[in-house]
Amino acid sequence: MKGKIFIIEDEASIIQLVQLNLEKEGFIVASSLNGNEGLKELKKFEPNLLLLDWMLPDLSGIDVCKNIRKDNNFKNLPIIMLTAKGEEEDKIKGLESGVDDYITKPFSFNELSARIKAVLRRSDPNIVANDLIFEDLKLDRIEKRVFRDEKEIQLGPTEFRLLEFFLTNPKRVYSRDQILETVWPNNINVESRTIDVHIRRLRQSINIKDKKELIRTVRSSGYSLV
Amino acid sequence: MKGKIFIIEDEASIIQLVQLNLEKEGFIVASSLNGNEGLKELKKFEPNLLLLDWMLPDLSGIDVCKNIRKDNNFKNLPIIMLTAKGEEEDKIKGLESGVDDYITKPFSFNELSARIKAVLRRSDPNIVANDLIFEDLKLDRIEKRVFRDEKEIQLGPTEFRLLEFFLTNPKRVYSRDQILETVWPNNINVESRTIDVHIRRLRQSINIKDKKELIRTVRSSGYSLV
DNA sequence: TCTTAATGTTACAGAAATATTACAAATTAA
DNA sequence: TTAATTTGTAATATTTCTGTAACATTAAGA
Repeated sequence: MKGKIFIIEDEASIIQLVQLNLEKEGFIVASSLNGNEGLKELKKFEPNLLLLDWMLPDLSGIDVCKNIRKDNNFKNLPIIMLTAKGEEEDKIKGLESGVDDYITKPFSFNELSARIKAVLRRSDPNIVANDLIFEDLKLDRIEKRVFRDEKEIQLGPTEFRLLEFFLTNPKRVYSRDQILETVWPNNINVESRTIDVHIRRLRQSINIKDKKELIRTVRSSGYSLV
Repeated sequence: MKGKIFIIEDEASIIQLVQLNLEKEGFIVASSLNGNEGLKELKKFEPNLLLLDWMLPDLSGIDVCKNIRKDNNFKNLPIIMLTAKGEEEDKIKGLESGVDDYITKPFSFNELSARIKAVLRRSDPNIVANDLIFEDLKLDRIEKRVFRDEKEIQLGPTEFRLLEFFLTNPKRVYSRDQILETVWPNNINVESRTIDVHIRRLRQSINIKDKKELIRTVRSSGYSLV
């Protein structure tokens, strides 16, 4: 689970609880305590899913929602609304503002987690899939194994994460910065050229004689899986 | 696992979650959203175990429980009570109304599943698989014995639980944290390195000369049985 | 073609993760 | 109680991985 989740919610304790648990499941999480700031940060963060509180100090959840749907880049961002019990549930249910699901507080983390995965399974299947497959390449997240052409390949931890990252979005070109942000543990600073070396190592491991190169270099932009 | 489990619980989302997962494990599941109807259907369904919510719209969990115990056909039906956190835990604990176990929401499905099996193992041993088998390794939960290649192996209690844990999900890689959470008694704090030592002990016991290593180390991720 | 910036390649030292060992404290059996 | 077993940890050894620097190669524009 390498997806990014953004939380807009004014109760810090809820954020903390949810964030901690989501991170334990491998998600990358960022959050904001109010709507306006949240909107700004969210667009920088580019999450795969948004957890949005219904009642916010400045904007209402609906306002945030509308704003997001107006933005072409986030038209399809999956949103799960968090509401207090009884809090105008009907309105939300009926609401056609493009909420993908909603959940009433207090909720168990398991319930939330299940819904997040259900929503992601629809919108972004690779994020929750156990097996990532691309052509003759297969990565098993549960058993932590990688195969090319049925044959198992040994990868170091970083190369594994790197490949996992590419596999969630094959063909897409990622800049070194993007790779760094997602593949490396938070707050770690490494030289951007370091990525080149890991790309090299990954290439060496997954390439088979007589088979085409799987990682494409896009000069001045980054790398991608092809 | 071919037992039948009945659920009485008013939150549909919980039923859904639990039912789905139990069915995945091979149980046959039926459910009801309230007490009176539940009692009727339960008696038709004849489950091997009942999951019973403490707070129901009509009857309380206790009422349901008493009713069941009065019925000769269900005097011994194992019951696991579901309670919300803090919700009169003490009452239930002290309660001699014949509840076999109870679990507080929010719970993880794994926790629930483990308790269900523990209760069934006592009441209805044939329903639960008592022998865990993987290749030439066999673990008998009832007699607490382990065999490799027909030959019995002596394990300390911790190594036994550790192996039992790996056997419930062979091949899957578990992090040290996950192992700790599941294999060690709750709320006990042990150094995460301690696991390495127990892994070593387990390896030493179950490995046979000329046979392949059974425990795989996955650097930066954990261990698994292979 | 030459120049330059970007990427590829290599080797290596230090870091990080895991394995192993020994031992004292805790627990259980006798 | 004593003896035997089991446990957790700390210390040490070993293995594997990582990041960087230095040098090589390539691509693209002047």
